Amino acid sequence: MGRGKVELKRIENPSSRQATFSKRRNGLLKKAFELSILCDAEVALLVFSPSGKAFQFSSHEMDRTIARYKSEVGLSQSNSQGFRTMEDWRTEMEDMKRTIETLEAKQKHFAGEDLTMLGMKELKQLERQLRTGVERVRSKMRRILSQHINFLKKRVRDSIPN
Amino acid sequence: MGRGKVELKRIENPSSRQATFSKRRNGLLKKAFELSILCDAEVALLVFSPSGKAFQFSSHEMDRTIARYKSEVGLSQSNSQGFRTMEDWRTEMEDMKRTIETLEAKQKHFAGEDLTMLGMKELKQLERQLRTGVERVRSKMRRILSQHINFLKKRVRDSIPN
DNA sequence: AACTATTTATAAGA
DNA sequence: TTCTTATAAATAGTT
Repeated sequence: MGRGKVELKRIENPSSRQATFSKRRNGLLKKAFELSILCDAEVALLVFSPSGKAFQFSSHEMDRTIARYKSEVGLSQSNSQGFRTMEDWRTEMEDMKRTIETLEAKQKHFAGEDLTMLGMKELKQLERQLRTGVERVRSKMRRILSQHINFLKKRVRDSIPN
Repeated sequence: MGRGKVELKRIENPSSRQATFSKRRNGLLKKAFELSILCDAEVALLVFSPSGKAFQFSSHEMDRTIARYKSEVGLSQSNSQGFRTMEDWRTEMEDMKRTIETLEAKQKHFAGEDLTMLGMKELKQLERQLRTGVERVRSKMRRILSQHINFLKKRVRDSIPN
């Protein structure tokens, strides 16, 4: 519904993700409201933006609808396992942060950015890796192209009666 | 969105109310799903038809989202300052995991691995990026080399008395 | 359940 | 965020 078709996957660009979130969130809330009115249905909708902001709609008392859902599902659900200390979380988070930093640095190196800290040895290694990458990508492209060509040849052959 | 415009009020005819409910319920569930994917949002939707039948969608565990809502509502004052809930930690961790996955995938692509899922368009873009990277790395190497050479030249000049 | 004429939602751009 | 506009989607009325 817009200038272009959009594929169903996380929008990577943060600002267009935010813009889309804002528009679609409004659309969804509106439609939830309309459904409840038009069809006399009980509707509850909770939305949390990636940044943690909360939005909601409920045709009746939210708690009532939630309670209705819970009774519907059954009153199961116990939170047994998995005790982790805050310290465990902190440690894991920091590990991940370091991982991300390392990966981002490598990424930049592959893009030829931030090369200041690299010596000749590392640069040579990097160049080799990049050349290998280029070769593999080209090889993949050639394979795809030849598949297309073979497909076309077959069509041509098939279209010519013996 | 149809042959005619409808005014926003309860549809009196029971069979068209049921038909509309069925169509719009599906549309609403679909849009809730799309919002959660496209914008990486946490969404929970509960719908009860007038006849009492239940429908639901939740991007995460329904109970988790409901708990998040309740904590949001219940602790709105103490939380608005700077308190981080376990939920916030979990969310942040998940974001980081996704980031790492994305970065690792890119890394592989730069190395020419895991190209299976890429189309010709992406491959061409990747090749361009790699070529740019190679060029920049080479340029950096040339710069370092010429510095070395200049340094050596200077030593030679300085070692020759006037 | 299908079929379309229309209405809506919304992607992209400013 | 808001407005605009071209297009993609949803869906009302009908079969």
